[in-house]
Amino acid sequence: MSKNLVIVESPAKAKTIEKFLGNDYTVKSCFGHIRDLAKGDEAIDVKNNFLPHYEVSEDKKAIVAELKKLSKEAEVVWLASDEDREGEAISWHLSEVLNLTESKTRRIVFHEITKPAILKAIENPRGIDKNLVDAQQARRVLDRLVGFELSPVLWKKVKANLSAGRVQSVAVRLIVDREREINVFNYSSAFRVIARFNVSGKQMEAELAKRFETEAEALAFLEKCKGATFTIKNLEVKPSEKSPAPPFTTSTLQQEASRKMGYGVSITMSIAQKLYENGFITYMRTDSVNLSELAIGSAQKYITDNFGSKYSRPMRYTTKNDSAQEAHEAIRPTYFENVEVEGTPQEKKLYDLIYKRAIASQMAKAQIEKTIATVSISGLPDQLIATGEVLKFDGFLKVYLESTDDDSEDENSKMLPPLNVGENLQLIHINATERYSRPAPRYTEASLVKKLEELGIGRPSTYAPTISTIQKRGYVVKEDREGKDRKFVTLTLEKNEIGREVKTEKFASEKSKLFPSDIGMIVTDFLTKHFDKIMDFGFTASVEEEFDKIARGQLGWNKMIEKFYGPFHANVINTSETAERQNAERSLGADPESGKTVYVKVGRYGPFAQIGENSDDEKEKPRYASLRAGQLTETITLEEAIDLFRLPRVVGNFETKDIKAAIGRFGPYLVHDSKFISIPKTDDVFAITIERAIELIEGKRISDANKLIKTFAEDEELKILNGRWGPYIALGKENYRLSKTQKVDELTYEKVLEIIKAEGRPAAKTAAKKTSAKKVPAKKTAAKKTAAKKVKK
DNA sequence: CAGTGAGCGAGCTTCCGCTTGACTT
Repeated sequence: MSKNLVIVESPAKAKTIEKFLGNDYTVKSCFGHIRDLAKGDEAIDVKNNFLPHYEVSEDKKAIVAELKKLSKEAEVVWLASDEDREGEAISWHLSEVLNLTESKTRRIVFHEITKPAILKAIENPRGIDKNLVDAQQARRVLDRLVGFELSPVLWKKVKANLSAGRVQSVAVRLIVDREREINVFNYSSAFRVIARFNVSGKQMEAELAKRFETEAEALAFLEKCKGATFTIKNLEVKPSEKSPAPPFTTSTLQQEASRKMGYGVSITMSIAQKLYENGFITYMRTDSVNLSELAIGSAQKYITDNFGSKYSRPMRYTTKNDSAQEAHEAIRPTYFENVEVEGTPQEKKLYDLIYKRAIASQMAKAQIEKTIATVSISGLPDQLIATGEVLKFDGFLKVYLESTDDDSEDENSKMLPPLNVGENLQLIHINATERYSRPAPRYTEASLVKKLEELGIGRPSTYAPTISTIQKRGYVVKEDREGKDRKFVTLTLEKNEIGREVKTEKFASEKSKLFPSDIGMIVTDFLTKHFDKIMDFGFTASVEEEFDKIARGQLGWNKMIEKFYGPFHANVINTSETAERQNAERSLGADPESGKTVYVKVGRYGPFAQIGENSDDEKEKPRYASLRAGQLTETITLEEAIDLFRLPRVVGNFETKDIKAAIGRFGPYLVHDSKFISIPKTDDVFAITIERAIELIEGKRISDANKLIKTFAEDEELKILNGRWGPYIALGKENYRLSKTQKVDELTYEKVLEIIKAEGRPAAKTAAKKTSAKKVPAKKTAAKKTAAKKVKK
C-alpha cells in the first residue's frame, strides 16, 4: 500500500494527478461533499447556537468506507479539495469523518491541473482553515433555514409542493419583473430615414441623424428633398481596434452555446461534462478566466506556428466579478494541439467553440478602419451619415467572434465605395420607415444565468439545476410564442415622387424564452410583500460580505446566523398566522349575456375563469373554464375570458352520437364516441363545420386501420405498428425502433425479441434525442468566413 | 394524456453547493 493518500473532489482529476505523482501516491476522489445536513427539520439545533447535525449522504457511504480504509493504511493523507469555501469544508468534513489526526494530515491547494502546480502544492502544505469552513457552515445553515421555513408558508398560503430559497425565488422574480415591464411597455414609433445612392456603379446607404416622430414630419422632410443635391461634405477616417473576449467560464460558455447553437444550459453542461471526462477540456464548472502559464505558453506556440507571430498576444485575464472564488482555471482545451476531438456531433461542436474562444483570447487585437461620411442636402440643414468599416488586420477574428444577446436591427457595417469630399451623389431613393421601440427582451435560460452571475447569486455548479428547479416547480415555462401582426408605414421618395405603403410585420415572437406562470407571479408577489429582505436582489451580496468577515475571523458564524434568524423567524410565524390564502382572484366585469360577474383565479388544477358567485344553491352554480396556455390571470381580458366558455361546443350529430370540439393540453380536438381526434392548425375550433368534423373522424379511422401491420400469436402485447416515421415495434407501452433496411414481412417473433434485446431501451427516447439535435439551428459557429469580410459592432 | 373547480381532514412536499452515475420519471 502506498504511503500517501491524496483526496481530490473529481475522479477525472484524480486520474490525471495520479500520473504526475509517483508510485508513493494513491489518488482518490471523494465526489464532492461527503456529508450534508440531515434531511428533516431537526438538522439545525436553533436553540443550541444553531448546532448543525451532519450525516454522510446515502450515496457516499461506500466511498467514505473506502477512504476510511485507505487513510488508515496511509502515513500521510493529503486533502486536495478545491481552494474555495466549499472545498475547505469538504476537507474539514473528510478530516472529521475519517478521524484524521493533525500530524497525519496535510491540506494542499492548486488552481490548475498541471504537473508543476501539483508538485508546488505538495511542497507547500498547510492546515485546514477553520474560519473558511465556518463561512461555509454559515452559508449552508442560512440556506437551509430560509428554504425550509419559507417553503411551508407557501404550502399553507398558496399550494402544496412549492418551494422558496435564496437563489430560486430571486431568479423567478427577475422573470416576473421582466414580464410586467413588457406588459406595461409603451410602444412608440418614429420614422427612420435612409437614403440609397449610386456612387460610380456601387451603392451606399446613409441615414439621417434624427428620426421623425410623426408621418407628417417625415413627409414634409421628403418633400423638401425633392430635387435636392446630395454632396459629400466631410470624410473622417478613424482607426479602431477590437479585443478578443476572455476564455470561457461556466456562465459565458452557457451564453455562447445558447446564442450560437441554441442549447439550453443543462444540455451544454452535460456535453461539457463528457468532454471533461474524456480529458479534452479543463473543468467546466468555474468562475475564473485565468489560464495556466503552461496553457498560455502552448497557445502562443500554436498560434505562432500556424498563423505567424504577429497573431500572438499572450494575455492574462482577471475576473471582474466580486463573487468569483477562482478555484479552477477558465474552461479551455487541455491541449491546444487538439484542433478537433472525437465524439458526438454535439461534443465536437461545443469543443470547437471552447477551442476557438480560448485560442482567440491569446491572439492579437483586430485592427479596423472606420470611415464616417457626412452627406449634406441642398436647401436643408440636415445631414445624412454613412459609416463603413474596413478590416485592416483580422487578428483573433481569424478564429472567433463573440455574439451578442440583443438582436438589434442589423447594423452590419459595410465597406463604403471610394468617396471624395465635394462629390455629388446620385440619389436612388429615400425611405422613411416607421420603426417601433422595443421593451427589454425576455430572458433565455442563458441570459438569466448571466443576470444571476452579475448579481452574485448562485454558483457555476448550480446555475443549470436552479433553472431546472424553477421550471419543475411550475413558476416558469420555457416556450416559443408566435408573434402578433403590426402595421407600419413606409414613405419612399423615388424619381421625385413620393409613395406611401402600409406594410405588416410580426413582432414580439419569441423562441425558447422564459415566461412566468400564474403561480410564479403569485409566489413572487407573496414573498416580496412579506419577505422583502430575501427577495431583494442585493440580499446574497450582503450575506456574502458577512461570510467573508467570518472567513477572515472577524465574525462568529453563529452570531451572524442569530442576527439574521431572529427577525426572519418572527416574520415567518407572523405571516403564517395572519396572511390570507393567495389565489390571485380578480374580477373582470359583468358577463353581457347573464349579467353575472366574471372572475379569474388560480385553483388546485391551475388558473380558471368563473361566471357567477359561489353559492350553495344548485341552480345558481357558477360555470367554470380553464385558462389556456399562455394566458395569465393578471392580463386576461373580459372578452378573452368569456371566449373560454364557447368551448366545448357541440359541432353536430354523427352516427347517433354528438361531436364536440374543445381545446385540451395538446391543442384543439374533436371528441366523438369517446375517441379523440386532433384538429389541425388550419382549422378553427370555433368555426369547424359538421362536414369537416366528419371528414377528420373518417380520416382518423383510416389511419388507425392502417396502423396495425402485424400481430403475434405468442404475445398479444406485441405488435408491429405504422407510425409517423414508418413501422415500429410496440410492446405494451414501450416502443422500439426498426432499422430502415428491415423488411417487415420477414419479422418473426424470435427476430423481434432479438431487436428489443439489442435495443435495450425504448425507441421513442432515442428518436426524440435525434430530432432535437437536428432541430438546432445551423447557425455559423465558424467566425472564420464571416469575420474576414466584416466586423460586427 | 385531454372533461374537473370539493374541503370529515393521511402524510408528504422544501433549501444551496460539491460531485457523478443510474435511470427511464
